[in-house]
Amino acid sequence: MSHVAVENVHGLDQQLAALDLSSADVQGVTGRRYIPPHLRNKEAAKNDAPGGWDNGRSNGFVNGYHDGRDNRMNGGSSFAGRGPIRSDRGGRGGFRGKSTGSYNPIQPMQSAGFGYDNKDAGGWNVPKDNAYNSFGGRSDRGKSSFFNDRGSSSRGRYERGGFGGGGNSRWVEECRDEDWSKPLPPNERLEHELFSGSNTGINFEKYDDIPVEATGHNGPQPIDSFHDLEMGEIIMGNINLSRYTRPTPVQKHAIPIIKSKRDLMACAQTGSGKTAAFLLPVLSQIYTDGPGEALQAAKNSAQENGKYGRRKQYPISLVLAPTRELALQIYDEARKFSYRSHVRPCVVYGGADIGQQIRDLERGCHLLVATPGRLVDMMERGKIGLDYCNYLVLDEADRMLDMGFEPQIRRIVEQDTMPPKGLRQTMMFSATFPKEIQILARDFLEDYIFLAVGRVGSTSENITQKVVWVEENDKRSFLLDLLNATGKDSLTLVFVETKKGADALEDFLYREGYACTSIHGDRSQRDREEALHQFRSGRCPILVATAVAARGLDISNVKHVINFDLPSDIEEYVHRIGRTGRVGNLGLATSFFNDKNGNITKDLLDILVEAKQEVPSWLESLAYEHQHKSSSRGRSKRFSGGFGARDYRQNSSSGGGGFGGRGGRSTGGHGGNRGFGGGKGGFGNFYSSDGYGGNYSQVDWWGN
DNA sequence: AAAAAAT
Repeated sequence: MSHVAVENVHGLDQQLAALDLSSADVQGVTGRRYIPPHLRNKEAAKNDAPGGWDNGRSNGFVNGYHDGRDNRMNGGSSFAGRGPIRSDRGGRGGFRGKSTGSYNPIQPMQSAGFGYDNKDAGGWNVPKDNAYNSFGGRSDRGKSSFFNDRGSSSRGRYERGGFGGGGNSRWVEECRDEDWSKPLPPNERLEHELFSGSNTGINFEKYDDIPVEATGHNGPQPIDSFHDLEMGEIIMGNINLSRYTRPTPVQKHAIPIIKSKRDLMACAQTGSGKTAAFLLPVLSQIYTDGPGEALQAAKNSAQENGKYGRRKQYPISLVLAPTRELALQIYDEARKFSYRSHVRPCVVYGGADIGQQIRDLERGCHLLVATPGRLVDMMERGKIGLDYCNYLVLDEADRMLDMGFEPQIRRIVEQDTMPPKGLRQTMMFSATFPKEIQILARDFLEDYIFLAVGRVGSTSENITQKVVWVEENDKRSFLLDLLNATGKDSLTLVFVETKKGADALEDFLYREGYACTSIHGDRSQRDREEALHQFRSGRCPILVATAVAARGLDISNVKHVINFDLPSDIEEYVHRIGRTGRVGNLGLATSFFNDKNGNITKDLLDILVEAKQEVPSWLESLAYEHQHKSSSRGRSKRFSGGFGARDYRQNSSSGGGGFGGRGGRSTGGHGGNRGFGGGKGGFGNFYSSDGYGGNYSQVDWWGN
């Protein structure tokens, strides 16, 4: 089976060939299941003994919408037909509220009026006109001007109201007696805004080859279809509207784990469908359980402070993310999956008007997406109470530590009113699993299940990786050649190492007549969002970016990632090229390499080999030389430390045993290892603080 | 010698 290359990739190939670079046929990994190194030694054992985690699902739910829905009425989170999945872990059964008084959903009275009883034809899928007719007068209310003008202006997102209609001030009262598992009436305008915008037609089939490994006891079976377990009609409806056909590998594993109320540590990157992997089950659970005590708390707060018009909000779920853009992105997903529900998602992050964010919070907040600094601020202002936060998600946890957020995170999780671990449910996601993350997992998670998802980015055959030797002085003209070879309307992301460099390059490209924009940390939040929007929409198909855009951002249709400056850290490289070739699309990543990049030679070579990419011979020999200069060079930090093995496997002290194989940098041994909390940037530094020393005095990197 | 993030 040959991969149909995107046209501009061909064009680029020709260009590269003209530049005397060898051609870029995707090396055939077709048919063969890719196994990353850390899983390889496990593979033999696993292959023919699919007893535990990998066995196939029995059928029965292929068209299971009806079955699933009917089952829901029996209450609870049923893993229909799968037998018991709950472990006998003491103290964690049932609802995770702070007290025993779990929410009792009142039998829905309105369902007939909403017309859901005969939505066999797909109540969420019927043409919009029909949907509206059947809802009669209610739709008028839904259509009123609540959800206007979001998306075009960056202010818009604060303008939306609650779903309950009427007025925001009455939001809490209105839903007092409602069954949160029942969908609210549709709203055509909002539906269009949420679901028609970005291209969510995703080809998940491409991802079946990504290996996933789960460890931890009594984990539930993975699912094979969204219908395999009951998530309720609101979630199913929104899955349909999002045009999600099948779960991605992370979702297959994470959804049942979260649904069964287990804590989770997942090594996976955005782009693997991670966001939905936690949003779907968490929201589903909230819809099933209802607001619980959070509702009453919010009402009390409103009454106590009513005369000041201030209320403290008690989100049921909190999602922490490292960057503002990522927080926004998660928030946007949350809006989709909370469409037609009682749950009102909010987002808070720095750089934006805090007053506006406070006003938005005061309209009700059940799911909060936040960057750590701003959230602490909100807590100190008494706007947010975490007393009833039953679901905590740390997204891109390694990145958050990298950025020095650990004090804020611990402040939020441990030194405030958040329910302790075991009472709340905690999910951590991280691309890597170094020691620092393991410690955080130990402190925040209770009896967790560990999920290792093979890297989507670099190892994907969807991405063709090119490394070309370009001297500093030639970079600009070479870049122009590449851009000219690229189709005019395909998106190109150009990474540089410094903010100054980003400005300069954008300037240069602009003067050369290219429609481009840039994003970096010195630009205002407004400008950053504007740039991202211009890029996404294709108005500026070239985006010059620093590390701020490397991770997490899900920009669909990026055809080409260019590392104008290579990063000094292979993790960063992996994240960067992961911006292309996302979920089912083909992508191309071109990196400019010269003698300033010696520090990344070996790791880059490994990545190329791993991904079965063409390796330039000069790179090979450079890496060879390099290896002999500093022999005991370890592999990257990702998954080092034995992959959490110490948490599950008889405490074997073999450290890197299991699939840790070559890892182990983070376990120290080098004097320069600043370790946990010692250096200014957490573990971001120790990776580069090893013994290169004088060999690279000229080198442009920051390890020493 | 960077970038990111609360003000």
